[in-house]
Amino acid sequence: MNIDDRKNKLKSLSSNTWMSGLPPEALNELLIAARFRNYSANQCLQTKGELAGVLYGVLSGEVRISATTSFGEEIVFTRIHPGKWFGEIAILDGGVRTHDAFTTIQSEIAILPKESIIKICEKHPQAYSALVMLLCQHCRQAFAAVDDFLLLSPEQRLGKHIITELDSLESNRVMISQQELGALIGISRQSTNKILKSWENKGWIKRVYRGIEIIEYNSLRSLFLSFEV
Amino acid sequence: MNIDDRKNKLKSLSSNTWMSGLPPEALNELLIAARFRNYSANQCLQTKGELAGVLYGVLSGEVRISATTSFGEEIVFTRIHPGKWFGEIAILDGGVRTHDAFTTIQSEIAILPKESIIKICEKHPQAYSALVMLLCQHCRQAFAAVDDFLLLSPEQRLGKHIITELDSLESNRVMISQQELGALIGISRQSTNKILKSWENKGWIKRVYRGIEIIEYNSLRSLFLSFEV
DNA sequence: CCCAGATTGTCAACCTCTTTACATTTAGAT
DNA sequence: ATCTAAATGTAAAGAGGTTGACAATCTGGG
Repeated sequence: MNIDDRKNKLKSLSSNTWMSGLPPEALNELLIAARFRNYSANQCLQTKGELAGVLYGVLSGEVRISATTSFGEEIVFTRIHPGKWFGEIAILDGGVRTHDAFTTIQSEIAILPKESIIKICEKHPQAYSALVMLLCQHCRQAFAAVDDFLLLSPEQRLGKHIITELDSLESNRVMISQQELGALIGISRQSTNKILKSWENKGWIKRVYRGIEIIEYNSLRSLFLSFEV
Repeated sequence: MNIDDRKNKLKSLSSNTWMSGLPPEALNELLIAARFRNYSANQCLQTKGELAGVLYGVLSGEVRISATTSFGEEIVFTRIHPGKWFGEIAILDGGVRTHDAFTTIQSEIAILPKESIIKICEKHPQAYSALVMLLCQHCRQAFAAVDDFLLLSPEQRLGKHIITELDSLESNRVMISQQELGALIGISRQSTNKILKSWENKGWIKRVYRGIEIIEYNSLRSLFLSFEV
């Protein structure tokens, strides 16, 4: 792969993320250290409990951050969309992975080895700070998720989750099965279906196969906005 | 306040926390920079949304991390016990406070101004890393809390929360009202009462006024252990 | 084009938790 | 010692979500 290819790939990962905080030299070093790999759907990137060797960036496709109970049931913690990085916590504290990670569809993933990150961070303290900023983002997201469970109704959580994914995707549709959508906010597939149907009746959304098209963004938003803590 | 007083105070805050990771010189500088303040019950330390000026350490007493909805309802995110620090996220990313913080009882609090922290971190990179480790701990706790909402029943969440506080307190009793205990895991006071009563009937705990004494630690633990993700 | 598997639509029964209500107990203040 | 506010005990009614079941629909692959 030539240097221009690498530059283009990383450019799509440097908007709105920790990479935008890096000094140019550090970026260049990352450019060289990064590996790129294509995964088909449902490939495992990492497993909960294992020691961390790499940081991941999603170039295209989608990654599901999840965990499996001892009874084989899978819970879905969150989904990572193109342009976003994940896996920094185990890099930063030397601990184990908090969750499993699987591609949900065919995806191209950027992989930064821990050793390269450490080397670059030692040379460029700003790179370390940038990684900490990424951790802070994820921490704030997790804090907000806990607050939402304590405060919002299932319908409000569903609305907020869709709006959040929408903002992150900068699109007007969210592609996800009702099963997985419910799993993300802790309700059943049937309840998810019922809520979506009621929104469609109000003209707020349009249901498509394995997805939702948003028509009335502000109506959805107003579901939870006034409850915001 | 003389230097020995300060040393003693900080010593009680340096077990099991980010401070234990600091180099001795950095500790000395913190020793000088730290302020100590006594709060009576229900005093406000910080408010959600405000810019952060300080890092807090609980010497004695207890701090409630919470948020208030626009309708005046209060949700309780977590409780901070002696020996623990909090407030690092807004220091590290320059953002606003994620929650309100109130003392619940008379408490002595260590206060580290942001400027001192920045100065020390610039001089001692290890100090910065130590602070990041604290953030990592809190991030992992928040991740686990989200997983618990997705995975555990109210009874299991209640058990896990009590066990977690117990481990952090290194005590055999948790002092908290049933109202607040329920608020922490998202169930009503009456449901909390019913679950505690059933545990008392099994001989696992003893209810006291505003608190719980744990008798059968392992029975409580086994409630959720096998469901652990 | 057709089929298999995944996804969605829908309903009724069931269950859990909340809400409302009121009595009782406790700790701390005067 | 007495009073008061907070906390607890308890029960019935109701709301809301889950479960299980089955039919219908959709999509991608052969």
